[in-house]
Amino acid sequence: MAASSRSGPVRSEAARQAILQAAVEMLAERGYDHLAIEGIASRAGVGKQTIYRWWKSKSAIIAEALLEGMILAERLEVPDTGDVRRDLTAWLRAVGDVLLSPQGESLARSLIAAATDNADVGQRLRDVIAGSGSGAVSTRLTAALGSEPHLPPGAPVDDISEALVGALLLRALSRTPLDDDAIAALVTVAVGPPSL
Amino acid sequence: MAASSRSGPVRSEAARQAILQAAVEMLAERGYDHLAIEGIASRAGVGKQTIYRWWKSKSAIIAEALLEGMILAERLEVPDTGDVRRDLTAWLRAVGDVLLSPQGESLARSLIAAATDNADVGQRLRDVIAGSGSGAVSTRLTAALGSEPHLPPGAPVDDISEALVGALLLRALSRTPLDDDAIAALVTVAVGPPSL
Amino acid sequence: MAASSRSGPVRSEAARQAILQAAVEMLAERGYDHLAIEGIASRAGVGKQTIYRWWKSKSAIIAEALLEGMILAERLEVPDTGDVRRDLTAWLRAVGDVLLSPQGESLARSLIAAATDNADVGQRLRDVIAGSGSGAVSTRLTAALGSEPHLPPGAPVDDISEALVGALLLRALSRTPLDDDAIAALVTVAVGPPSL
Amino acid sequence: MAASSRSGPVRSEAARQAILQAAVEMLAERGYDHLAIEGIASRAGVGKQTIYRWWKSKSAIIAEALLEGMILAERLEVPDTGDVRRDLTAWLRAVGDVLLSPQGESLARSLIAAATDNADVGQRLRDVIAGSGSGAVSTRLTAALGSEPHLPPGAPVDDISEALVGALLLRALSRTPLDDDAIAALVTVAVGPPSL
DNA sequence: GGGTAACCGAGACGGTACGTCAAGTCTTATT
DNA sequence: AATAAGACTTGACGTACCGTCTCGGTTACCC
Repeated sequence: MAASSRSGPVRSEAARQAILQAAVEMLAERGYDHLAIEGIASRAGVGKQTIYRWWKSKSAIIAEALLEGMILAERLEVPDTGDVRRDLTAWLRAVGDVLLSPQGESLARSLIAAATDNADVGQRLRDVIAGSGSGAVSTRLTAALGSEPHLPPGAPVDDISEALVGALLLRALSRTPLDDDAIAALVTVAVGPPSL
Repeated sequence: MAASSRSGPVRSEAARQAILQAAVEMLAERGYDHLAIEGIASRAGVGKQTIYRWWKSKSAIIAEALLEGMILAERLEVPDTGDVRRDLTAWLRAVGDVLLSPQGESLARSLIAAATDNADVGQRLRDVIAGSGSGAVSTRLTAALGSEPHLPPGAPVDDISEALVGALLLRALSRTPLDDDAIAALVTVAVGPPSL
Repeated sequence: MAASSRSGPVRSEAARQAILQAAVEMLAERGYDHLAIEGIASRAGVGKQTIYRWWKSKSAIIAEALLEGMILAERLEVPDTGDVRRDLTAWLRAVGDVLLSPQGESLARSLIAAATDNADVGQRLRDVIAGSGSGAVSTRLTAALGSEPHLPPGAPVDDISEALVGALLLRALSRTPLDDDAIAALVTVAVGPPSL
Repeated sequence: MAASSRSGPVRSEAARQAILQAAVEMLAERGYDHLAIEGIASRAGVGKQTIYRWWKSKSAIIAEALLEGMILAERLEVPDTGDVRRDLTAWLRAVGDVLLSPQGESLARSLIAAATDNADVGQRLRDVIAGSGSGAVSTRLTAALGSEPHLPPGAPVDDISEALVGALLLRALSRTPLDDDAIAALVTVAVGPPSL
């Protein structure tokens, strides 16, 4: 049975982990450009060839790290207190604060830069934040369908999430801080104006 | 008066134009990374020092070209037929089509990458598209205030525009094409559900 | 008795032959540098370790191939018509022609390069050509002792051969072709000026 | 007049010297293979590109150093006491001693290796030693024409020199030391047997 | 109208990183 | 135990650009 196949040593999991780890650390420290394959290799204690054997580019490494949850793991979950409006506000506040910090801003732009030359990174970035996992905006909005006049059953929650996240992205790119007015406005865009 | 002083020749406008021109062309041809100062200099028939004398980085060149209207000049104007819903739909369709073409997609990502390491580019990108000039989304929405139930006077048109443009950016990054359903959904996000 | 012992398969003669064969072919095709152990292994259908187990370096492989007569096998035999002068002339002519051809020249330099980092190759090169086998210069000169005034019994035939071969070597290194004058001169060096 | 030509900075003589110097030192220390362009660059305090800009290969650097007299400068001059036989013997003795020392042997083989992949090195090696400058074998033999029965006017001194030097090369390649018998034999090859 | 200062093109320089090749060692499964 | 396969670290290759720095030549203003 088992078609079997080849002999020889098997891919080293230790090397793989060390590479992802080193990449994530250096991404945070120095930003996406200035992130060098040689640097990752040397920090991970690994030969360059081992990186090139398994990944096509540095953006592919970032994509995999993202997939493994080594970046943006959990900080960005949307809370669920039953009150969508308040939850969205709190989440936007949290995200806005992260974007205000130098590291947060830098990380955000690094991820965007990575997405720029790797479709997977863009895809995953969108999935992780706007997507459908627990804690994602889309999920939270789905739960709130029907509870607000502007959010009737059938409302396009995915697209609303996308618009919300897109707005944050644009803020990050233009270095415009997210103040309370902007947050209120975005909540309005998502779920309609506050009742009275 | 003329506090000035200084002798010597004045900045060569011809060189400046040649540099911007070369940068714009090569940006379109080869993408933001792979855009090299040396390449721009040689294509423009200019010494490297002439570039470094006047710009701090290649992203600054792109920023200036953007400001001069040498990129994204006019294609992206929002029409005004009196019917916001129809106008937005048409505009999103047009933008979506641009993003579908290889050059359009590449240019979009190149600009995002440029924005990634230059605040001005991000700022101008936001202004040009979402901003307040004639043909910008925000302007069109302002004109429509009051004409739709979801767009009462005082609605946060700037933030709505931002969300719309952000959604497009996110699509560009994740290489998700903009189909008719998505367009309809985005219009709903912006100006509310179609009346019956 | 049969001290022996040891289980497991024994050195594979097939592998050994395949390796030597592959090495000789690739030496001729691509030259000594550009001759890679990995290339030999893959052409021979053999694991790298099998090569490293039995040889210390690629020059050792060449040395062994040389010993096996897989290189320079026979082309370079000195004829024996009874007339040393004529025989030497013919042989030098033949060698000179080989050195003129691209493959011949390349092979010669490859062997010199191999000799450069392996004493055995140097030794064998000297033995094979200048040495004492049948067809070697030294042997031919020994047979001619006494037949020429400059070649009395007791003449240092080994050293004369060495000088002759060395001259060829120097020609190969300096890419100086061996013309008829040079051949005549070398014959004079070896066996004295033509009578008359 | 003077057609002139281009502007711009001029080749740095300091860099050129540093590179040749570093190359010569490392050649002596580590041998021709193991001589790395990167090593030369770093020892010379120079960018790699500066080397590649002016030389095609490491053997070309060695060729130039040889031409500049930075290698084999003077040690190998043939003395001239009036007695060819004695002079050649002394010179062969000196060369033989150099070849016996580890550095000398290694240097000799390094030069041969360099000649192996660069025609100029081979050419210059031949010229410097066998050639026609003062102190060269050929020159010495020319001076001795007529003074020995085996060295009549018109004897092919260039070819004799070549044979002598070639014999030394062959000794170097095969790691055969040059003993007194061999020296005597070579002198015999060159100028005939000792008179009684 | 001679000085002098800033411009311009060209491009050499010391560097960093790229992506590739091969070396020699080690590991696995197979024979 | 020897093999074919091939992953591993290391180190060098030759190339592309970086940003800085000369060069020689050319304006334009200022005495």
